[in-house]
Amino acid sequence: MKLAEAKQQFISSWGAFGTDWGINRTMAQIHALLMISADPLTQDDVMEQLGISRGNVNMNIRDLINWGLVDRVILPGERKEYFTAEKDTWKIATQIIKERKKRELDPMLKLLAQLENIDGDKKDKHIKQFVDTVSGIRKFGKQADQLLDKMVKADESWFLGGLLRLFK
Amino acid sequence: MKLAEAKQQFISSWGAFGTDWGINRTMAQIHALLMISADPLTQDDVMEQLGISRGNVNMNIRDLINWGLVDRVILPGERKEYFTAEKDTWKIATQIIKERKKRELDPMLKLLAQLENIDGDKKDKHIKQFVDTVSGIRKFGKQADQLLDKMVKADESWFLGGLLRLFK
DNA sequence: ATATATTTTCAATATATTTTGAAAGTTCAA
DNA sequence: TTGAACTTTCAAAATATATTGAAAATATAT
Repeated sequence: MKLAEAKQQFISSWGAFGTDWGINRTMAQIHALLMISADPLTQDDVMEQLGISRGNVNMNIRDLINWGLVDRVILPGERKEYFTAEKDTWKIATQIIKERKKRELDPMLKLLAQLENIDGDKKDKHIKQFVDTVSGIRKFGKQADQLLDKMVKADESWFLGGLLRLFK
Repeated sequence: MKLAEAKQQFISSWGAFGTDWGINRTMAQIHALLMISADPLTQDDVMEQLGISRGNVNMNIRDLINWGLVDRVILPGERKEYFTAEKDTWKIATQIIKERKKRELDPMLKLLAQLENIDGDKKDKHIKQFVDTVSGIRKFGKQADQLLDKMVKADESWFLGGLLRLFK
């Protein structure tokens, strides 16, 4: 397969994949493009290669920077800003985990803790079902939270080593 | 906090949470409602409690059934169908993992494997960056895939005891 | 300072997704 | 069978989300 064709396929699939996981298609595509590009790109490069507008590129790159997945690069003697993506998969994964945990999981766990304090008879069937469901989700969430925390702090070789033992 | 209020909060938050993860708000809300309901509900119950149309309820419940998260229940001597959700958090989580893996991760890994076969000089900077990125993602994905497989086949105590210890 | 290159903003527009509701389809008891 | 109860479908409408592009803001060279 030719490089150009493979690039197109990767970008397009990464965009679709992102959509399944609540990430907007264009942002995922820009991320894909930057990951597979050997050198940093300008906004114009991205506009041209993905066929999207300047405003769109600008907004989504800004978002990617907020996610910690893309960095601004200033080349000496150049007026334009360049952008580059982290290329190490482990770092990308842990960065995404870190951010999603902070933005989504942590607030959800906080809310669930509050919802367990219900007025009334804990033996009442309806109260019991509610409290049991919420506390079940919260307990699972807390375990996941701890596991993800450890993952984020670990390095890849340690993660792979652990998995090797697991599958011996 | 009153039960009714807590239910509302839970349903609303679960809907928002779902949205972050590529699940439509209504489907997540119906799932939430069924999880916290002690008894099976009819389509009309769901319509009334969430204030949504019959068609919407019907479609989303059908989807939840396809995800393996909700079951049809026929009560003897009743014309109407009732619906109930799995209440065990571990089972819910592994079911979701199983489905998403099958629908999303597995096809992505298959594609990535193909994209590694690029014509041309593997020492060329651009080809190298592409192949390295794709293979890095694929390797990580394969590890995740194996770990998730193991999780799906295991029971909850394995997760609580064995896996977490691994990451100490 | 001024002109020019570059980035950012955001209201308008376009696109995609979700929801509705009524009609068609199905089931089942009599 | 018939018809009442119930479920499913799907085109149209509503809503939500993403995109554009030109103007405003900002940065830099001369």
